Amino acid sequence: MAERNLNNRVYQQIKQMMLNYEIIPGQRLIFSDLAEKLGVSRTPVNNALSLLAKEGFLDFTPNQGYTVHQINREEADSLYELRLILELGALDKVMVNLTPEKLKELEKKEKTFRDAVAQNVSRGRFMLDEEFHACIVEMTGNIYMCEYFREIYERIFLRHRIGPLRGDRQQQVPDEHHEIFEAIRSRDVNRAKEAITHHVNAGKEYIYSFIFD
Amino acid sequence: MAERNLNNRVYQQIKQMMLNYEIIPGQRLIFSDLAEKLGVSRTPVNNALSLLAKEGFLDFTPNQGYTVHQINREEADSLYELRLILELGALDKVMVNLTPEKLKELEKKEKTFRDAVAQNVSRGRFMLDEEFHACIVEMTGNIYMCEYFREIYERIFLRHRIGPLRGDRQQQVPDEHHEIFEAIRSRDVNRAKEAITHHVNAGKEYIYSFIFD
DNA sequence: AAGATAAATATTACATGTAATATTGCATGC
DNA sequence: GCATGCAATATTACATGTAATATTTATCTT
Repeated sequence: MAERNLNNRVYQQIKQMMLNYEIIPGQRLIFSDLAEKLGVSRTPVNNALSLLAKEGFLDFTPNQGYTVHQINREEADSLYELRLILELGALDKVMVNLTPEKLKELEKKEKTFRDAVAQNVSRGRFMLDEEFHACIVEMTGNIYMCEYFREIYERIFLRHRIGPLRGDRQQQVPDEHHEIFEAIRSRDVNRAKEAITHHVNAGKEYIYSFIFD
Repeated sequence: MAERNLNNRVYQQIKQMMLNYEIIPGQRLIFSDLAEKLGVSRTPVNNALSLLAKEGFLDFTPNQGYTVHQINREEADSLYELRLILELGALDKVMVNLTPEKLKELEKKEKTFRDAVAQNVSRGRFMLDEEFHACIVEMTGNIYMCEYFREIYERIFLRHRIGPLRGDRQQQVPDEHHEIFEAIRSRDVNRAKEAITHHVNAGKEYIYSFIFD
């Protein structure tokens, strides 16, 4: 993706390292180490780090460099709140713009996610969940809304270890997705809003039980 | 603001140049020219440009550099839509978190803006309008929401020439602000949502009449 | 031994050189 | 006159050197 320039490549690589837990929250990032590891000079590394900091994935202190941002409960709450506002706000327009093609696409994403859960995928599942929800937001036709949604989603989830869904959630999450899909298909805004609110909050409680408690 | 490092200073300076119409939409930005003009090397300039591009103020094409982004109607629509979703979404929580101090602060911002309009301020008025609305969003206590709100607001308004308010709007805009303030003060969510929706849409129509028609 | 101070080291901050790439202008052929 | 190719120029992309700053380590004082 975007192999044309190193800035972008390095940016993606560092993000990938976060996904793979090669670099973890709290850890300090040293330009020269990263540059050497990635086989590039310090310039593109510095540039990529500065973008990642702007997006909130890294913390930056002048003359001290970058550390991987450690999320706390207050921040997670805020980001979840923001995510919900965007996703609910999107729904009104989604219903208006609904086409059979878009619906088909959403259905496909729902299925792909369900399969991943069945196969006990962990990190990949999170990516597919992002795709499912981003697909809903994308149905507004508002690409900026979708961009911001993705960024916020990743700010929440790129920060902690993802394991396979445990216990009841393994069944519940795909079911909740299906309920959201059905609500959208039947153009029932209130039902969809309720379904999404329930889904997001349930997911939040589930995650919090691992992260903060 | 943030004089500690050049990246940040240059970033602010370039934004300021956009505010002052020293650089205008469509214009290509040359590293070396900017570096010379600002009396720094190309490194911090490049870095600042890359951040501004990430925020959507500039367009970037690899090996061709940066141009000042030119907003079109579709994009403006999307950003306005997004802005409204955030601001309306914020209101529910604003009502819960309302304190006399916060209210006092909002009242003050309302007044400051009104005075600026009376004095026919143009660009400064836009900054004060941002402060008024950001103040509302800030009342949620969700700093991330506020950050995103400001970014989106600026993406809309940093892009076109701002003149003094003309005709009826000179009276209307402060009045609409007051109506919003009153609705919040009386904790009437629906009234506040209606007032903000009306205000944002009226402002949008007003702006569009200069920009796109 | 604890704290302060200073030297040594590590790291970032910025500038600049050079290679890669794109753009422009000019000449040439049709 | 118009298109095409090539040279000249401009500009970005990346690497690297050096200065400024922070951090660590060692030394000294009490």
